[in-house]
Amino acid sequence: MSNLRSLLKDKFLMNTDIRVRFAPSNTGHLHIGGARTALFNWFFAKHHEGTAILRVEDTDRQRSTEEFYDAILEAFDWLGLEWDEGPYRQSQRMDLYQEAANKLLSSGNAYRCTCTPDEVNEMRERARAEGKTPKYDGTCRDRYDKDPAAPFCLRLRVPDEGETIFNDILSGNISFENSQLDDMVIVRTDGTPTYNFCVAIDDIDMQISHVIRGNDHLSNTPKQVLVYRALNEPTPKFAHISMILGPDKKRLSKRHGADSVLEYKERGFLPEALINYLVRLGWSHGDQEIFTKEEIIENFSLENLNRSAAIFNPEKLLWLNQEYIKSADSGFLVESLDSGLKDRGLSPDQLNHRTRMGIVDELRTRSSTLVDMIEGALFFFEDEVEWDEKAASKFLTPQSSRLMLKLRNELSEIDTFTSKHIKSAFHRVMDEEAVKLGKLAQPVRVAITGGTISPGIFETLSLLGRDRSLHRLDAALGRVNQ
RNA sequence: GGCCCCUUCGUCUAGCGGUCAGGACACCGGCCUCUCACGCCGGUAACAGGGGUUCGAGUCCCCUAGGGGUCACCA
Repeated sequence: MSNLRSLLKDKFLMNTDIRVRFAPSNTGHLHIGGARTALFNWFFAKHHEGTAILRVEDTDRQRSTEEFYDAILEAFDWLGLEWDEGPYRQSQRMDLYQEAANKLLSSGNAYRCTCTPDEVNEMRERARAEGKTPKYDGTCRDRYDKDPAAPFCLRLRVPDEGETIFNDILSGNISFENSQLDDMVIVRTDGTPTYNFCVAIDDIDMQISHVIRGNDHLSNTPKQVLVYRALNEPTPKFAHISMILGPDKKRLSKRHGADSVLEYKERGFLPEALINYLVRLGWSHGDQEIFTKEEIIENFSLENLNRSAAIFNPEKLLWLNQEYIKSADSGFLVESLDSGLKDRGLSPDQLNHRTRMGIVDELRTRSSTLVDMIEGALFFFEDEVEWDEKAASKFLTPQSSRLMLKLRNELSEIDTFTSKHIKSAFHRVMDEEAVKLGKLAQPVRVAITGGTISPGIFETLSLLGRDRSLHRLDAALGRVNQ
């Protein structure tokens, strides 16, 4: 390929390729707000057949940890989001920032500042006291008497007047008075680059076409735009999406119980449900509530994003999760059940795979989460049921024990223990004793499950199997006769 | 406080000048029913307020109020 052609191709790619990045810092887990931002980036890229990039901003040496780095990747792995590029790490790109800083220094867009943090704070205090915007006053801008031996940081020279305007896809033109901005530090005294600087440099270097991020970054944007301008680089398109708020309309935090993505995994949510819920917070496609990943990719667009903040609603997430559980593959549910049982020290193999398929199929309409499902299935796998006292004293009575004994004998006669045959057995007892099903079913339910809640009694008995059913009935009868 | 963003049922939202303001979650009834669910049917509930523009504003403009965000040698 000739130089000219490769140049043209680069030009072409630069203008038409959609390249987005999600840039978390590894100072904490991937929380659901971050996940939603990641999702919007990812779906936008996929919709346009562009490139989704993961870039970890790990320049905070105090708070960044490898544990969080791994946890973030694990969260994406669980969500099933694969990144086309990355993870890049800012900590490994220091040369790039250094080079850019030198460029700005030699072009005069940046300068050395020897003011100490204390002095700068004083300036801010003073300005605040005078009712002005607290900012660095530019003391070192054009100073020639700086002590060459004094430690220094690098600041960006920001115009005193005029305004910095950029276009936001969601909000239109947004302008900031330059007088509101100060000469921000781009390289610290210790030589490390700062956030707003790295972001701009990376976005330039990675040829990011669209910056999609939370609108808590809106006021950072002019600072970054100024870096672009100083470097004579075209700015990407911006889309500042609304944030997720807690029920008290405050910024989502640990207090709201809605934190890390992996925690949702632990609580028994399906990644598809979480994705669906998060994407629908701020984005919609007509009246549709449930979307496959493919449907989101097909229909996603930034134009359909809502500008206002959304309040996180756990109930709706729960509903969606159940919807996904209701239509989940039985094999998958059995796997979840099995691992949940093992975690609780129970052996899934007590009942064969076919039976476990039956169990999850009975439980899927009764479970908002996989944890609910597992807990609802425990009685099938425990050796002895522990009767709930309240339920037992109400239903395991001498009156009901007579019925249960009859039923026990009927059940022991059945050769294939299917729900159909079990049902017949129940009816024989009901007819003989002239009682309604409820009179018999509820005591039996307590006897074999320990409580008053379970799938249909015929199905439950059938799934439990004859031997174990009879054993539990006997145990319950024993209790009554004590 | 300065600056910036936002404002349709309790919540998520549809609406892109003319709609009985639609859907979903939640809630409340009813049906189904062996418990719990599921399912089905029905119901309550919103354009923050005030000015304009227009024959006509949830939709366009302005003001007010409220909410949020942000003001570091953190990210």
